[in-house]
Amino acid sequence: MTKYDTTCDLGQCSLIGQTCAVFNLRKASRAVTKLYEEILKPSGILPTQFTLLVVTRAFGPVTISSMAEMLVMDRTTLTRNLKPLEREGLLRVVPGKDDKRSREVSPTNKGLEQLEEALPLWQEAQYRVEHALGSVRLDRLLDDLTAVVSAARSA
Amino acid sequence: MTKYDTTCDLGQCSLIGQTCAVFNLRKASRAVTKLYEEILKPSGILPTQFTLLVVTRAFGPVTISSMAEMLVMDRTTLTRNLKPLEREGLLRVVPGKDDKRSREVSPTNKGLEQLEEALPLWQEAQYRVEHALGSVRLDRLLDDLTAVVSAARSA
DNA sequence: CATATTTAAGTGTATATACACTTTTTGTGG
DNA sequence: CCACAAAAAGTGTATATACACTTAAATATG
Repeated sequence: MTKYDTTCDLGQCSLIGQTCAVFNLRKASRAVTKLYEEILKPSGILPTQFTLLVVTRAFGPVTISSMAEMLVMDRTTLTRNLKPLEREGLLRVVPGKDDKRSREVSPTNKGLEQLEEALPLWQEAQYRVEHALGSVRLDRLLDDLTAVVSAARSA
Repeated sequence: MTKYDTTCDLGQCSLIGQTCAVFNLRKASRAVTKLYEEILKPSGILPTQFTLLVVTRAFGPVTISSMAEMLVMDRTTLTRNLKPLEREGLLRVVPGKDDKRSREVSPTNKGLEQLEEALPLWQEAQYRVEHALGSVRLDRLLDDLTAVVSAARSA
């Protein structure tokens, strides 16, 4: 007898779709990402890129590591995700003044302009989700998502 | 005056982290995926691969398109995601009998063995999230995730 | 002060994701 | 039957994700 109930067998596979946390989170992530992508399309930036612009606008200049921590994103993932935005001249990444190991990320003027252009589109996407889901339920979901991040990180 | 309130300006960027649906979903997806990956590691399969094995075990043989619809995953994404499992001999993909355009996916014996090995690990991951989040809140989250998928698809 | 350790970041590799486009097969009207 | 539309799937390309490993700089330690 192990620590956990392992009586689950292959016959219960059809139930996993309703109960599996990681599957349902990833599925919802795909569905909602698709909606935001469609709506943000005229701005030319993808949902993740929008997020990076927002963070640098709010907290920049920020180091790669501190930014990764805020986003709950692996540092090396963030390094890669910054690349398209650097290439398009929307973000600037420069060596840190005090600590020469670090690199600091800031939005460029072009990045801020494009962010300003994207903001009403993001707002519309938010409204659509809020309208379709209900604002009470959306607030509850956002709250539970924050909680599950803490849960997963402490578990 | 547009249809939506576009008074949101760059100064509100610091609030977006708490309210943005797509950011919070993707963030939670990253955090929970990481946990499941760690726990599933001894089984040698990743969370997405576990999901694909479960679906084929429960509903196989299934065509690529029908499977993609169940998973709310782009068909071409699924095609690519099947590759590692085919390569490892855990899934079999064969041309459909009636319709020669289609291809049907089934688990192999090796796939079923590996799934059986992964199931108690998946169960443990579920327990850990349930314990850290609370079973009431987890059930509510799963329910809201299902709802937000419908919301995003209909919005 | 010299060395060892720790820390910030980048690279190689692999999976995950999806759009635009193409190929093959099925069905459908005439 | 034939041409055309619809459907199933694959490919090219690009972003997103993260682990293992490496490099370079800062800090601690003797």
